[in-house]
Amino acid sequence: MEKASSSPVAPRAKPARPARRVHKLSSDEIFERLLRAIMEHQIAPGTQLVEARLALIFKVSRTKIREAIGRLVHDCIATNIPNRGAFVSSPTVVQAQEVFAARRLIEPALVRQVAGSATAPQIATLRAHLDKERAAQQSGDARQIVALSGEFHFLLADMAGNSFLARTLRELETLSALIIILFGTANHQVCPGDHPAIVDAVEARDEARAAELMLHHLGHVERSIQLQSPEKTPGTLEEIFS
Amino acid sequence: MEKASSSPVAPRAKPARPARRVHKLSSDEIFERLLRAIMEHQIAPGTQLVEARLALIFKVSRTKIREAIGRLVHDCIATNIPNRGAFVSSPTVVQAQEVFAARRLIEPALVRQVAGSATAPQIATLRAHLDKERAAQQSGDARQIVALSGEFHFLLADMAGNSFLARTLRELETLSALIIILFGTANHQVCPGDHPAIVDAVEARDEARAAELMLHHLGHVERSIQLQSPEKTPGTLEEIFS
DNA sequence: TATACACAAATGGTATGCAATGTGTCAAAC
DNA sequence: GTTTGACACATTGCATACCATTTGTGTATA
Repeated sequence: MEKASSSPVAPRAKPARPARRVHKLSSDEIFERLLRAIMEHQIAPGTQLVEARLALIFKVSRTKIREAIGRLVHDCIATNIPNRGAFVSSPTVVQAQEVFAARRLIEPALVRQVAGSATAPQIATLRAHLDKERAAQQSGDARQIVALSGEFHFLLADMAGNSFLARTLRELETLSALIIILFGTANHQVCPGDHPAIVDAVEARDEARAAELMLHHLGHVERSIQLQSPEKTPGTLEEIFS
Repeated sequence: MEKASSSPVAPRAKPARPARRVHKLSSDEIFERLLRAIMEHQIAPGTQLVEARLALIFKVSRTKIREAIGRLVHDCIATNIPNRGAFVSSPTVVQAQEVFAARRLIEPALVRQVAGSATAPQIATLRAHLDKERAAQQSGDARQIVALSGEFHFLLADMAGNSFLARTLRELETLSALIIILFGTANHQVCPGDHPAIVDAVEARDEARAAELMLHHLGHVERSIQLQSPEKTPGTLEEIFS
């Protein structure tokens, strides 16, 4: 697969050992990487996902990049403008409300399920995660805080044993990350005690309480961003003139 | 089939004269067609989706077909076996249970929402749909019955005003179609009165009752197929011999 | 007759090339 | 100075060509 023959080949630099385990990322992995970058607030809404550039970055051909981007578009995480390119979505206020409505519906049910079925190792996993969250909050690494905060919800979804809901939730989670960037308030210090309380309820097998806490938690998060929504919306031009 | 091109602007920008014959189906449309075919039980689980063949059928290149298939795979409606091809999924019993668990969670909430917000035209739409269902049941067209039955649920999801949940539901709906083929019982005569009762509750603005009825309805459907699940499962060969 | 090997056909996987389209810039005219 | 038009550039859309892998078949040999 020697093809990039344009660079002057250093005789002994690399080719000595093919141990270079490049493994040629699959489009699936690229999709995951992009998703993760969005979750971690490394990619802002509106960013154009230029195929050629990404192809270069990941050292694959455009084909695979297109596949990955296609999936993002399919999940509404990116938006395609014909002949222009794909851009990371900038959810509207209405969409943001829909996302949170969906989360309020799904997540309490999931956490209730987990509270009823969690095994000791699973609870240990959750506790370990809380430790990481606490450490990140103390170190003040905003990016890390955001990423871990999202991961907590995804962790719970994974434990509920419904792969379809877990997948949907991850999509909603990613969109939430974009919404938070757009509308608001670094959630750095938004209800820092909520996650531990939820884990406590799970460990106590208190299904009702776990669900209740999750619902409240989502309410907190949503309210903390809702405030700024009406003004900050530029409003699509189509809506303004009609 | 002329799907609204998602752009709210330029309402009359229609191609005045489609001099071209067929408008070259987009990968999106092909995806929809495949989905619809599965919904209508025209494609059985396990069917291989041969790219070249579909490319010929739809008169496009393999590229677009691959895109459409990729989306099906992403939604778990098809399964990819590397270097072998994509096959329409054959959900396992566990997956079937997950699908119905998800539906039991989402659909009652959606119909509750609809009951609270439905407009007169929307109710008229639902009534018209019920008429179609009744007609199909009297004519005994099994395929039509199945398709309309699924469409009813999707119609409701659409009216609930949450596009994300609606999309998830459509995915679940499609999987349900596969599950019904696999595990059983043509639902021809499964609770023929459930849908009208739900619409009645919606029209009466009785949110609680609408949700309750939907939950029961899903219970009916699931129970009618769950019975036969253990025997009828072809079961992956790996599970049988182990 | 049965088994193993090899070859051929079918199919998916990947890359690349070209056409279509949209955007930005720069120059010229008013 | 502002506006308009044209051209060049950037980027996607699509198709096709080529490569890799798997499967089925036929033949030769024990």
